[in-house]
Amino acid sequence: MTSVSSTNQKLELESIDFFVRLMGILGMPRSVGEIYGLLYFSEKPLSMNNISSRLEISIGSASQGLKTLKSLKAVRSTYIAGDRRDHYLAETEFRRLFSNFIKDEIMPHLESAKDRISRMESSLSKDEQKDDFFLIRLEKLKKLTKTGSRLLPTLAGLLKL
Amino acid sequence: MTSVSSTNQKLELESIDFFVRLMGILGMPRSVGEIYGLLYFSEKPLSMNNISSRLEISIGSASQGLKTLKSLKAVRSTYIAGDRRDHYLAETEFRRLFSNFIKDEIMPHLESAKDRISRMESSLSKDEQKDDFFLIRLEKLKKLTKTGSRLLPTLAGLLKL
DNA sequence: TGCAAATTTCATTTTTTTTTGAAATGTTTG
DNA sequence: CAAACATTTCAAAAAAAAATGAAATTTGCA
Repeated sequence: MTSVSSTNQKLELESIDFFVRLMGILGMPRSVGEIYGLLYFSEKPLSMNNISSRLEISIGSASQGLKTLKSLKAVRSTYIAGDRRDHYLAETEFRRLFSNFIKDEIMPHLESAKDRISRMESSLSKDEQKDDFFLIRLEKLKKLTKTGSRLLPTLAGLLKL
Repeated sequence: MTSVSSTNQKLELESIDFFVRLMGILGMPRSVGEIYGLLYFSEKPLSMNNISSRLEISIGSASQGLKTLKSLKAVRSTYIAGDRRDHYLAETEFRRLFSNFIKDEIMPHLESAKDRISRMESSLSKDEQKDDFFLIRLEKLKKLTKTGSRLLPTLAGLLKL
């Protein structure tokens, strides 16, 4: 606790814990949460090596985790004069972060759901086409996907974070 | 395809596929999606044995999966005269379903996040308490959890499904 | 009440996911 | 250009999650 650049160990651990859980809810592996949690309270950009040694994870994990975070735009790399390594910073606009998550991880599922519902409709027998039970349930599925594809992309925009 | 109660195999498979993926997004195991997908297009309530044999999953899996679905109120059991077994029906109001999911699976995390943020605040050194970098980032986390706990429970209510 | 059927529980096995580590590839600069 | 460092990739190992199956418990009916 002497040098100017000493890190606040406790804060860092709580942050890592926080984001490991948050990313967990979003289905992301532990390492991704760890990396983001570390960067979130880091004033200076950190190199991949730095990240992997501070978190005691392999360099492969760090590379893979950073790749995921980059693809979500949750992290960006920064040039540091006189150092050829990439250095990473946390992107802290959660709004954009969630918006990218929804676009990358949820919307593709909703798209394919539409096709699946079409297949369901064309698989109905003559009898079933007259049976309210099936019609109502299919209608509900359609509404679900339609509401989903309308609401989710809007959602992130509503967030004032 | 002769008997009145013959099931539409294709519809059933698409439904199971649909809900396995949807539940997957919500972090639920395959078996939970399978069970719900099977029940969703079943006109008659199904017994646990029926479910487990139709899906070719173990009776233990069926029991565990139904327990999960019951706790989310995604499924309810029904009395069938002259049969002592429980019979299950899909609950198809997705609004309530999501609302229960949010309450059971998300809100507890948000609650504990608040405590974690308090701990972060109390771990700040004198210097850090004057450093905007830390203050701003903590503020963002607070906003995130506050917005989350305000928005998420409202969200399900907004859904007109 | 006692017994048989139904369901739950949970230790073990299987499957899936994540991490590791080392080889391959890419990049910078002396 | 080459050699030193940095990063990515990916097969194999480790860890985590889910499914099984059998024993324990519960339930309801004879």
